[in-house]
Amino acid sequence: MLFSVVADAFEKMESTTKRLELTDLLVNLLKEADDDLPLLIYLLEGKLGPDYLGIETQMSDKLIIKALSVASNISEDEIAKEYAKAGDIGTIAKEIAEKRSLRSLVQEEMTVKYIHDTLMKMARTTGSGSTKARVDAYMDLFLNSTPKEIMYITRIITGKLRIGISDATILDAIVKAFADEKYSEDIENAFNFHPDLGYIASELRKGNIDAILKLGPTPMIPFKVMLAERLRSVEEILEKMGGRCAFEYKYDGMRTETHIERGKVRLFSRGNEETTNQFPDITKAASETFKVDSAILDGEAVPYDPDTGELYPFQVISHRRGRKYDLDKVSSEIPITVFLFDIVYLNGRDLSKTPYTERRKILESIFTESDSFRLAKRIESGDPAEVHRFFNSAIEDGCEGLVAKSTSPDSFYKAGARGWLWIKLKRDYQAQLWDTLDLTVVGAFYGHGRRKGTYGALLLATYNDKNDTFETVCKLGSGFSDDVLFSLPKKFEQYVSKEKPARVISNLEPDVWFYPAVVMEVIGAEITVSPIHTCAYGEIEKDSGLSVRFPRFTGKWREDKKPEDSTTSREILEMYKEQKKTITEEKS
DNA sequence: AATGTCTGCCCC
DNA sequence: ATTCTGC
DNA sequence: GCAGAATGGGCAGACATT
Repeated sequence: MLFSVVADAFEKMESTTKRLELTDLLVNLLKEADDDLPLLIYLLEGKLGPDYLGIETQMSDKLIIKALSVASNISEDEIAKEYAKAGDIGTIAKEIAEKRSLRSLVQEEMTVKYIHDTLMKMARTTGSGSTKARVDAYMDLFLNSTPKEIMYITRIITGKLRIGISDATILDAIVKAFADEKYSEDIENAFNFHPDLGYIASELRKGNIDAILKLGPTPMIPFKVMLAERLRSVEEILEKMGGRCAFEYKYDGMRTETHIERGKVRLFSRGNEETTNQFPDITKAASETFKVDSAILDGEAVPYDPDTGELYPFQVISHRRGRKYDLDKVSSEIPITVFLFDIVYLNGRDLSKTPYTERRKILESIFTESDSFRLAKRIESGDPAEVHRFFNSAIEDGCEGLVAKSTSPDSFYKAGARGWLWIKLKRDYQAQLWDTLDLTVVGAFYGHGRRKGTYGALLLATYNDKNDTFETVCKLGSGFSDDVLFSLPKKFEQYVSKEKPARVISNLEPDVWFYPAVVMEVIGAEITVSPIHTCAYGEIEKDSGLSVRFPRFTGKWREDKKPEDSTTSREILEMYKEQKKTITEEKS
């Protein structure tokens, strides 16, 4: 299949936001594909194969800027500047391609397969010189493509196609193109337990609907985990759940799928990456703990202090995530408990359509708790006061909050779905129960994609009242309505500074500096130790400051406050100490 | 050998 | 992760 | 209410540069 056909379709899709139209265009495109249908689908998803294969181009904005610079003799700085203005690196590639004088002498036919092959080369090259090999591969595509083609190829590489489609729409189109729509729910279920759209599309096109319909939870094949919706209060949750439901601790760690089959164990992350090798301790414990032929378990891996048993904060498990070296050492220093809360498969039996309460009973019956595997703490209740007490104990035990789970007869395990069968509740969802911060804006970063032409994020600072300085504490890019977002450049125009204002202490270099003037209200989940922000620098750890986890704008400009009235660095430091104390005190 | 920069459908 | 918006 | 697309902090690994 020629990529020019694909690029034309993308162009049409980009010009509409109507979902039905988008799907129709996609259906037509899929029908035109030949044997490279699965490759086309991976490219549509912005990847090269199913996630669990872990094939990545290792090429993003910066390296593309470098490649475009090589291709055009324009300096990287200049391209970066253009990129900042345009908000899309694909557009820059297109503009440079339009001006180029040089093209390949012998033109390659730009098929979907050729592009996929070239991107695979990018993904596979490793070691010294691999960065250059990636640039060369990009050059190859650049010199053989039309401007329109290289724009979309570039966006595919960076994983931001920005034409309004993602897995859900692609799957919808696959069904419409190659299957009877009466199977659409079953096919969706199959996809969630076997997340490989390329495979599903090619089987369905072959008419092999049976192969797809029999896909369900399968040991050693990662699935898309079930997700939770959010509500702001216990009362709202109970109402949504029909007055009564189960509540489980929401542990703050890494979601972990444990697959067991005939003594063998494999672990997967929420993103379906294999993590078996990163947790050899857990892998070993699993084969000793579960005396089953086969099982698939869902839980949260949480680090704990080996001396006190106290749960560590999330940042600690990050030291184990992605680890390849020193695993023995780290395993003993940062031991892990997997708090299990679900089972979707046992000894050849699919449990995904078994109600939650029964699944939980089965889970409880198949193992004895140990340091490596425990059950998530849980109650069943319809009494708000009791739930509030349970919520507080979850916080005191170092958890994020609770997950409410429906106990109704249809409370199935809905893989990949963020349905209302599970609902999460965290402290910071209720602003009145949680401290907000008043922070001063000291800079801004240009926006990308739909935020082109305005700022994508602001740089915020606390006030250090001892030194009369402003210390950065986080960036902020969430919580803006479009109206606010697009009025930002005008609002801050009068405060723009050519250089970093003298009183601002920052390791980050925003696109635009502002004199401290505007104060805004921000909410976050907790204070974290930061390697980059300068708030309370060196107070907790050498060479570290403090920052905010999950920061977002509440919508309130504190026009009543001067920058010097902002939350102070000292206050942030106190908040950090306070949140630590809560956890340790309750334990002792 | 140490340091800096970039990347990740990363994890949250 | 959170949030906003078009459908 | 779904689906998509913006955006956050922070970690380890991998490679390039010094």
